[in-house]
Amino acid sequence: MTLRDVADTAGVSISTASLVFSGRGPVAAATADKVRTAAQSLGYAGPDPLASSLRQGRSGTVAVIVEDRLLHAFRDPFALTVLDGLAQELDAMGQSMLLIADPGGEEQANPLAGHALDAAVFPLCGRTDSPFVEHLLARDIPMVGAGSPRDDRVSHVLVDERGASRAATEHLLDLGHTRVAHVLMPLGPRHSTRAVAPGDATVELERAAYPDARDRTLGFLDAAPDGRLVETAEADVAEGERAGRLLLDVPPGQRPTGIVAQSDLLAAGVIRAAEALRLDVPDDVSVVGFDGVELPWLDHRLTTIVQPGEPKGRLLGQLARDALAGEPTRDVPLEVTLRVGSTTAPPP
Amino acid sequence: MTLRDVADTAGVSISTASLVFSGRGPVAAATADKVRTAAQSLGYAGPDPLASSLRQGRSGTVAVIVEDRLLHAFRDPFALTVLDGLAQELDAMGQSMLLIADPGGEEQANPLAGHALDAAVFPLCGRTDSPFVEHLLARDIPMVGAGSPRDDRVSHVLVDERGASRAATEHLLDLGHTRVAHVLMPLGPRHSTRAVAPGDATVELERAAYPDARDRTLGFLDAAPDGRLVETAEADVAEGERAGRLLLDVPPGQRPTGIVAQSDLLAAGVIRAAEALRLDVPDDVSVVGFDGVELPWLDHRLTTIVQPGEPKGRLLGQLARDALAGEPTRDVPLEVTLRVGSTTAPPP
DNA sequence: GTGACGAATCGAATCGATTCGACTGTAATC
DNA sequence: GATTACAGTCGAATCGATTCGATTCGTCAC
Repeated sequence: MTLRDVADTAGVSISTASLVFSGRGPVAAATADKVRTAAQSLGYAGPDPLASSLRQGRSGTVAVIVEDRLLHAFRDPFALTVLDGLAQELDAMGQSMLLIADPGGEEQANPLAGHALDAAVFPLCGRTDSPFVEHLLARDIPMVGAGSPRDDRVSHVLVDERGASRAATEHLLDLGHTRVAHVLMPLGPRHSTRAVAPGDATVELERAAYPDARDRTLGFLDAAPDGRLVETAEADVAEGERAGRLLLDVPPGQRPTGIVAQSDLLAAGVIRAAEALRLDVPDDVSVVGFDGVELPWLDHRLTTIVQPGEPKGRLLGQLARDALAGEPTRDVPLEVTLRVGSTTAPPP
Repeated sequence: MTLRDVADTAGVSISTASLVFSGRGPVAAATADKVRTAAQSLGYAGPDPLASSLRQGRSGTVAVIVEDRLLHAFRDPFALTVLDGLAQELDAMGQSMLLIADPGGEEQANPLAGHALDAAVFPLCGRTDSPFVEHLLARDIPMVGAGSPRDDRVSHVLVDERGASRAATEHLLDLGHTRVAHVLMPLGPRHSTRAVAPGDATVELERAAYPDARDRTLGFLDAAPDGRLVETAEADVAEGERAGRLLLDVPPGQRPTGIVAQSDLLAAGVIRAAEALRLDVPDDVSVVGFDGVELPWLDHRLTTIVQPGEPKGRLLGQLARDALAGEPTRDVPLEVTLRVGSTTAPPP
């Protein structure tokens, strides 16, 4: 079933039939009808997308690259919100998302190599370097990211992670807290949830693979150079709770009175840990999150850095659009704001 | 930058160069090296996927079709688990996922038309009919689903929704409950969370667009024909809580002592509603869920129907593989089991 | 009556690979 | 020494469209 068959049946040339389907050239109404009728009777479902794409040089596909397995990448509601905004924008430009999960292993075949792509988006802040970047550059496919991978030829939507994290921390200090701690998202793959010794912080941060976790930590340390750090194995509730226990299940005198978490999910875990230890939030411990996601199951209005996820996704989509239009690489900022909720209060 | 350029630079024919990249034919080691060196020096990133796909008739792409926006579709951890299993299986067969969200509106262009696809998967149970089915059939693209869309030419992974729901309900009856209620996932689009009048149930179920919600309701009614029904607007915690209030915020004599929810997220919402009303779970109210997902923030071990999500996704992938291999359409069952946790007990 | 113009249509080139069959030269077999 | 076998290479056909430039034909203006 090809355009040729349709054209033959309709008694017109292939070129004319093509014009009917693409709606581009001038075609007499009667001719167009003949072609459509022929297509109908043959059960022709329209021009082959492959052939069409090959000729036109556009595939209508944008790769959306996430690290790790989808299961982990999308467990965070914030990631989903970004993805949703991106989907809306791509949809509006007639592009679809090819979901590529990069499990990190180097040995296997490049899953991008076999796919025709118009652009590639790294919607979540993953590793600073990606094995895909070089390949995409060689194929001259424009790239868009949210802070990583770091490269001049990648457009970015940038959040002042460091400043926001500093602001979150200063909020606690302004309330009078003096013993504050920080719960980190993973700085790189293959860690377990554990306290970071004060002396090791500098080295660990230099080695960090995930720039957002690093920058938020730097922001915390800007405001609270002596604050304690706990790095988690994964930015989810369970690990947040584990980190919370590590910090809070100690004699009251050593216990931090304020905790800044690098994500709302982690903050929720910290709150759970506190409550399991019969500590009141915010009277005994103040907790700050990051992202500003909706957690309907959380019995608190979290004090957090609100990062608008859907707009972020949309900005990523718009950068992709611009890149497709041939515009040069550029970065756009995304504003985030501190929202004071009911999980922070002056120290006991 | 085409294969021709590489071949010219290497001083071989295009066909030989092609053999080097595909690794198919016999090529002398020296020749292969020449070609690879030429490719390297020219910055050639490998054969154009479009041209390659056109010739081979395979695109390496499987459409993954979800209804509604991604944001909603993937909010449920169960959906993510299925997607994860599917991704693993597709990955192993060298296929990537093209994510297509079908917002339901009929007016806009078919987002599938422009894409080369080897197969299409409907991993979540959506509407019984999909506007995409006809198109995919015309293009002769094999389809795989998880209960919908209903069509002989779609392979399915099938769960005995009705039997499982009946079993969940019977568990409550066996414990001695006599006043039981059911919290439904949406039966179709565009509803709001509301009680379904007993007389309307039959009609509503006949009109149901989502077969899994319908079948689970039928299973509940099999065991408890007089049970009360509340249909939610969306299967999430917030709507589950709303439904819970509708059922529980009444005089004690009318209050159900056991509630079967059609998903764990809804069950969690019901539990929240109960606890907000100062009712104890399970001493005052027993709650049963469906899916068996991990909810680390829930302070209960939910009694639920455990539906293995990752295997389900893998089965979907395997059906897709079989369909790609030319095997005929077929259905495979997925076993689910009742897991008794700490949210059910005899009635007060 | 002639020239210009625009609408409608078509033929042929093109997109960039894969692959079949043909051809060459060398090694193994009888 | 003739025959077979096979590794290695290449030319040409093919996948199924889009699109450029040419052609035809009818209409309108002068």
